[in-house]
Amino acid sequence: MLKTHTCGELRPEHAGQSVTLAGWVFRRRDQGGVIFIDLRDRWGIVQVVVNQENAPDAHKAADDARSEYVLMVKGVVRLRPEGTVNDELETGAVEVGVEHIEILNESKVPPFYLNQDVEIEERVRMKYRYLDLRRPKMQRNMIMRHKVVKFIRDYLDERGFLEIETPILFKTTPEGARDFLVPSRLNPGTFYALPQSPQQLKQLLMVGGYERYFQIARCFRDEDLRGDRQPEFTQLDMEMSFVQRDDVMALIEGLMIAVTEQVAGKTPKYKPFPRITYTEALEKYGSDKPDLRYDLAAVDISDIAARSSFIVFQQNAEAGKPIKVMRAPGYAAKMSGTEMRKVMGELETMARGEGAKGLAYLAIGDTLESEVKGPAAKYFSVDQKAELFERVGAEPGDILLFVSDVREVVYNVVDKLRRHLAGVLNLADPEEVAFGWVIDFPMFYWNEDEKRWDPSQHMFTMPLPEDVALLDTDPGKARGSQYDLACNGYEVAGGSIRIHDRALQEKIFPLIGQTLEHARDQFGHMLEAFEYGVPPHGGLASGIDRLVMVLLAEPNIREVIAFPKTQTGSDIMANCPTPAEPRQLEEAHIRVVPVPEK
RNA sequence: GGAGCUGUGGUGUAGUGGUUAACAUAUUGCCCUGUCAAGGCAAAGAUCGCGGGUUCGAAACCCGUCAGCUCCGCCA
Repeated sequence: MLKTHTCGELRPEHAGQSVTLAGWVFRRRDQGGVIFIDLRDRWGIVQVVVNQENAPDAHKAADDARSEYVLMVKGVVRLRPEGTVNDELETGAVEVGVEHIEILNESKVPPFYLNQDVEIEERVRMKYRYLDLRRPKMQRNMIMRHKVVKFIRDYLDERGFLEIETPILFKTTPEGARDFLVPSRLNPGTFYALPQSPQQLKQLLMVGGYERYFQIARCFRDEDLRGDRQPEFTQLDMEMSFVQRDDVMALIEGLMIAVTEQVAGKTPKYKPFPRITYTEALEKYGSDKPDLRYDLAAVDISDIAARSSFIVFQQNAEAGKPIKVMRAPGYAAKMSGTEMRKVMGELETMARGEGAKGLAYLAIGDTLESEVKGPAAKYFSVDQKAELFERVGAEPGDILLFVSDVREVVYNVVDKLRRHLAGVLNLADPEEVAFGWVIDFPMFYWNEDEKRWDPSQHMFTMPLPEDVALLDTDPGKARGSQYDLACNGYEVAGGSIRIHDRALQEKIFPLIGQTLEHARDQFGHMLEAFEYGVPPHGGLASGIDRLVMVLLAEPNIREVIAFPKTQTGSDIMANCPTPAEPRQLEEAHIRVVPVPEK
């Protein structure tokens, strides 16, 4: 080893020891006769001091050194002189008095600051990702990610789970996301698909008798990217036999609490995790993955609004369109009348963007009885206002926002306004972590384009026992055994109890527009396997990238992935994807069709 | 497929029709033996993403295009 100690570990108890360090020049302070270098490695930063009189050769090397030079430093650890202790550094009580410096490698001037917390344009960071990764924040993120994964492995191992690898080259699935395809050279004209998740394989492992399986699995989906979505990502994939819904939920809840507390050093806002139904989530928060760090729930006031003198509300109530109120606590008190009109105009634009026709509001003054302003105020009688305020828990200084339309639009507007208001009212503490289960999802949602039901999770999800009969009579009402885990407005996990009965499975296919023959074609191996003694089983998958992102309060999934893709799915460091060589195409039996001109 | 935002020395920003394109920082040189975002002095560094147009004149206005980001569609 070229180092005896790490830069980050030196403490007063090391004083007097001769050490050899190796790392990068983080900062250099040249005082003439004495040069200070903050030397950085993965474990931290320590100050090394070079004195011209004591170590002339080392001083010459320190004089030549520049930012990001790689140095090997020999010297003696000593307590810093009184008054020069640096409380900002973990190693700030000590320094290394240098006897020898060897420049292991020089560095060009880095294209951006590694030693300052300045926002750098994303494409520059990505082009020089290997430098970006040197920044302390990125190293912290990668270390946290490692610890989370390690903790999960140990936790599940201790509970009897086996980590089993499943193929990356597998079969295309017509369901769900678009597949990445891989041509088979040995079988001209045929293709593997990269797994969207090991869903089928883990179920087959249950058939295989493993009972408790997990995998830190890479998954691939050829869909457009988002701030929380990359085309390749990592899942904790797990499956258990002989379990019911609560067993899986309890295991994962225990795991998530332990990870949050023992790895991330935070405490979940709610223990145990609250459970809300899918319907309740949408009615209150407009989302099936609500941010539970703050309340801001929408309240249905259709009955009151129907009695108001506002024609639109009367008509909507008549047509069965809900009228909901969102209470922005204290928002009116923060603004002048002019500001309010401007801000409400912006909110209305936001609501229109989600399909609403408008956004009525009402601002409450210093008391609930006085100074009620805003366009919606005049439509409600004094008694109706009192009833309204009581219903939504209004307080002086609040603004009440009225949303009314078909349910889907109301949900979208509520979700959008919630997230926005939480931001402007500072309701979402970035350091807080609020998990919550969402359960009782519908089995299917209606696909109007294809005129069929689509599975809301996947086709192997078991209906709730009491809803099995609904498959024949009213499939849209049937609820599945699905459970999703939401955290801070992100979906961080989802799973279900699976169908283990072939007859029930075969009932699902026609509902989702698949003929039995087609199903046999695509899932014959599954159906066949299901004839050989399948244990009741269920499991869950959790997006590791997203989970780590939330635990670190990072706003973007790229911050927790070493080499992520840009929004157009490219890697601007390595410059890919690129066209294939003609020879490669020939071997793969692929012909490229030029993109047609517009 | 669509909408929006952004693109100015290495980096971060200012500059809304006429400027020597400004500032900070980084960089280079010199000075400096207790600094820690060290300091002082000096220097170098930008055809304002690219192409076209409007104009006497464009970093700025218009059109197109490319890239990055955010969002909708898409995706659990």
